[in-house]
Amino acid sequence: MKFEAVTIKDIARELGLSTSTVSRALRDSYEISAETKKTVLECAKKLNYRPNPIALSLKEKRSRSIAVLVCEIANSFFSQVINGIESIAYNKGYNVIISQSHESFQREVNDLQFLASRSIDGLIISVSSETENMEHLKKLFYKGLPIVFFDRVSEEMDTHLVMVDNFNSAYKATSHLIENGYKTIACLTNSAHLSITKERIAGYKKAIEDSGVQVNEDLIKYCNHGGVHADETEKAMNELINLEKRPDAIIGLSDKLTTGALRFLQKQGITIPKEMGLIGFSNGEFTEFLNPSLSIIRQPAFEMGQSAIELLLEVIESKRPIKEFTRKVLETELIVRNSTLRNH
Amino acid sequence: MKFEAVTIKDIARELGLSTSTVSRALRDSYEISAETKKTVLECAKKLNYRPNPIALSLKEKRSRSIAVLVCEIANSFFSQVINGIESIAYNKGYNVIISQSHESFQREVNDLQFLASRSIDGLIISVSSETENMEHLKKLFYKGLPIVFFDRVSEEMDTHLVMVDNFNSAYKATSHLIENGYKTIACLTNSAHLSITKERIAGYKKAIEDSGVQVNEDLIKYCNHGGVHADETEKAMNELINLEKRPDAIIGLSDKLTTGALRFLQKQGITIPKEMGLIGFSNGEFTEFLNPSLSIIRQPAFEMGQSAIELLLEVIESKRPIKEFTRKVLETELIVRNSTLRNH
DNA sequence: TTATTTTACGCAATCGTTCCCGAGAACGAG
DNA sequence: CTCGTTCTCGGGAACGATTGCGTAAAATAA
Repeated sequence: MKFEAVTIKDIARELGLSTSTVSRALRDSYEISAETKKTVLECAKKLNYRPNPIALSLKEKRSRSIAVLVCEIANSFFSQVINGIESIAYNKGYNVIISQSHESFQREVNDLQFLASRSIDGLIISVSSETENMEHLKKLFYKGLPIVFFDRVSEEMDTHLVMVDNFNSAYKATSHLIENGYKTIACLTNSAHLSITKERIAGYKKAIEDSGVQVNEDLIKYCNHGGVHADETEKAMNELINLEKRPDAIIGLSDKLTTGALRFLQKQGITIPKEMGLIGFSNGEFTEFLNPSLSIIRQPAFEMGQSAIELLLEVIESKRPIKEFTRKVLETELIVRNSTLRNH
Repeated sequence: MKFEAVTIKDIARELGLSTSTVSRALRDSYEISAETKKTVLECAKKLNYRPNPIALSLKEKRSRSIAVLVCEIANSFFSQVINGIESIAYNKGYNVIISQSHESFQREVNDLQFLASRSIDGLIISVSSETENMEHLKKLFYKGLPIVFFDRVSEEMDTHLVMVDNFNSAYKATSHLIENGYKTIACLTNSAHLSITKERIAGYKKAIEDSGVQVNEDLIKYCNHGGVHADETEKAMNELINLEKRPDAIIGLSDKLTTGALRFLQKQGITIPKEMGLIGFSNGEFTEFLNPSLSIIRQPAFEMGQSAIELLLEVIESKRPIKEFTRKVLETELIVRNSTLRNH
């Protein structure tokens, strides 16, 4: 059952040296003779010696592992982000530890406490849709845990942020609907307090206003659990289609909501894009092949993951405390397809 | 930068006790007076003491973290499996460390060496499509690392396996095509040496034979990288449609291949299900809404992950070496939709 | 009162590694 | 021949926690 690992002591015993000498020889210290180094290195190779990372962690007070906390792994956007994170972490010799909040604040707090007690060197997080209070994160942050936020960020701490231009993305998508003749544009969104919600809603509203129409708050439906439960989206959609003035287009402000809306419309037999236009944020792989093909706002998820881990490692590996924090804003891509082209 | 953690020494100093007393008090040892226990517990709470898991790992020679090695995270099947793994690992106090092979044997070997040197307690793996030789895994296994295989398994080691009934799944899917009038059924599959390939191909062939037709090997296209590169699938598909006797149905024996085939057919303007029927293994979220809706074989990915971690933890936490290994075979679900219904 | 047991705690080793010191040997300079 | 360097290497503490063993004081028994 035990992984009988070769230690530095084994080498020392084998060669009749002290552990300090072996340790130094392996680290190529100047105070060890070339000859001794050679024999130690050979012996280490022979015995297939691997330094024990746990012992190192104990000494160096770093574990070379970073935690990623997202609401859900099985979501294209997040798994693509994790992919980006892992791609760089791996090359730098870091482990990536994954945790999911399932959009629950309590779970997020628990996860975090657990992760923190596991001595991680840093954290990359997109908060849950229930998370309004940031005390749990602040506590860790001010204790010295490097944190990088992405997607759903908090500006309450002075740290790196990675996100997309949410305002502009929503603005573009809404404008696109308007340009294509849609008049009453409803909006399915996440909890009101999330950064992405605020920014995206602002973009949506601005586009409506810029078209000379007044914003109707009834057309904005907040799904406080981001659509993890299908009934949440269904309820919101039901309210929308039963409005005295039924909207003729929907914009989904996050992945799950967009596809939730699609699912609902299909079930109800409401034709897209004729009776209802549909566009939304999505990083799903097959939006192109959906029926109808879905117009989307695609986020550069992989790049977001890469940026996040790069910024995090910069903090972790910097000798002196970092004072300048970057707020990285990436561009999204508006991909127009059939679900918003009523006149074709 | 440092996470100034409270140690047992701080408590000892604060209370004028020895570290052993504090340690024992925290572990509720019988040889500590109730009074001392109380003060220690209070002090620990006051200082917000958390045991250092690294120090514990060093003593106990276990890290309470398990590694998961898959070819790709950003793949619905695998992210669902990881979801299942994480759901149970979390409750048992284990960390999940993720790594990706990207279908590369070399990368798999590297990942594994890296993970092993990070003192993991166990490994859950689905090998890369390039992996034929299992020596790298055997080496770790015989050194005492508990391993559970899932999906793409190897029977060369005496350990737990988690998979689906691949033979039967392919048989059912192929039979379904036959029943729906398809005569020339081609097959897009992964590397020939993978367990899933062998079993699924066997099921496919058996179904063909049972229908009284002779198997034509030209109709079986092996994609040695599982379709991670789009051109691989395209090449295979091109060969298939240029066959003197063009097939009238395709069965994709893995997620990426199924959707790759769909993508190809759409691009070529070959209508589904009329000119070409299409069915395949897929755990994608939106196969239902594809155009046309896709008939699929769905694997119980979440449950597979749960089974895998349960079996792994059983091995890890067992006192005595386990001799009996289970070979868990789960059932798949055949979901018939429009892509295989020519006559509707 | 004395002997014996129980209670309640401290000392020190241990896990694998690093690193500060100290120290012997060799060597050249004077 | 002696002194100061330089080159090599070993001893031992430290990281944070657990644990076997030893022991003083208190409690009990004789």
